[in-house]
Amino acid sequence: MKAPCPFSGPRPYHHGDLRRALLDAATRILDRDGQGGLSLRAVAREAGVSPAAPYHHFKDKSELMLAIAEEGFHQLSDYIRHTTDMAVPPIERVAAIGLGYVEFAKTHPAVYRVMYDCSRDSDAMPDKAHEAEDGAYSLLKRAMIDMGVASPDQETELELACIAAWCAAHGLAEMVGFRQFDSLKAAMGGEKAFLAGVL
Amino acid sequence: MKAPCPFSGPRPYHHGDLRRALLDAATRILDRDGQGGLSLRAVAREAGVSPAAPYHHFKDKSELMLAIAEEGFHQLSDYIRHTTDMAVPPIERVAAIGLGYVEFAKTHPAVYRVMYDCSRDSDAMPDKAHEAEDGAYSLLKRAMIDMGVASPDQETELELACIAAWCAAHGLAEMVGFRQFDSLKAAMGGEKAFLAGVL
DNA sequence: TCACTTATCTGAACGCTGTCAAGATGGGCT
DNA sequence: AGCCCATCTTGACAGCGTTCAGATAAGTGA
Repeated sequence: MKAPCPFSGPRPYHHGDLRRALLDAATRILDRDGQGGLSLRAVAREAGVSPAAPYHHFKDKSELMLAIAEEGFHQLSDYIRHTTDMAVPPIERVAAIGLGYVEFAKTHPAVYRVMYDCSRDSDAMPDKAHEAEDGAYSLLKRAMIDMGVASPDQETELELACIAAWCAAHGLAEMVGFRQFDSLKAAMGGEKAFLAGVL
Repeated sequence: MKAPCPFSGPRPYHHGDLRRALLDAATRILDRDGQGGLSLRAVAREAGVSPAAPYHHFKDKSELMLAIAEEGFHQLSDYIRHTTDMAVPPIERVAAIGLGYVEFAKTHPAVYRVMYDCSRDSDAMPDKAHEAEDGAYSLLKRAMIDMGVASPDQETELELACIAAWCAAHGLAEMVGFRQFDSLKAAMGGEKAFLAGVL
């Protein structure tokens, strides 16, 4: 038998918690090699198990993706919370949310991409993933209410404002890495100024 | 020998214009089966040639994608031009551009996705594809100038306004199909009102 | 007209992928 | 102890991108 994991004695279980290990391996691969490097076999390889092992924890490759997306949305919420905690005035808070959003997408572009590949057909998304998505969204909604764009009973207008902001943030998040903007960023003296200008 | 194409006698050339046929087959597959159904082999199958035939017209699968993206950007320009021709006042024209943009993305979602998968690393994009992309962008820029958001010599401010608009349009274009918005659309009495509200 | 060159297309092969069925392994319960 | 069942491995299948040797036919110069 091959040595199990370099740290510690024999694995406590068959593997311990392979599901967790697979998710970690997947995000590691996404951050390192991008979306193109993410295959079920590669994930299994990275976790040190056989290519068929993941099928005892995920029905599909798509179910792995869904799980990654769910964790991604939770992490996105953390990013947003982290950048908004200290900015108390609601007007600045909305901008800070956008900044946190973009910051996350820039730090984990491949994970972000997986998240939205999953959101695209929300029918396939399990409730847990939807909740994770809603968690991040509700942060924006709360800030919007505090900002006074619409009172909570003007449901439609409020929702519209949130969606407009969310779409803008998503578009910027996807495009912030484009080389097409490099010269403009340089002219403005850095990406930070660029982002502030767009938002 | 198998019958070549149902219409007309024997193929004039080895195939006639396989490059054209492959691009048509690819967009047909994208519109029919989505991005997941697009494989080089499927394209070759759809065009009625062997799996290796495309390699005499495209170095790579990615080069096929690039060619599709290039045509997509041209088609996007047409969509924008088509929806803006009659709306003369600049303020309405900018909104009309956004509407045409979203309209295109909604009609050909998979093609749109390929376009932005290519834009993502613009280093790999050949000049022709960049020109096609710029063509659509310049339509927006012109409308922005006419609208008076910035004079042509305020290069930085103008560019920022254009990019902000482009990002918002991109975000909306990607998310307009989300089921998450279905209830809101229904509450507003249709997608048209929804789009007008967001823009 | 005929040979020669060149572009185009086919067939078979490589390693990779997602997925599945059958068998091995070993922890937890009676 | 003995059994059960979740877990993991092995081996297989079709489909993918890609390459390469060979077939085919259009264009070219004599």
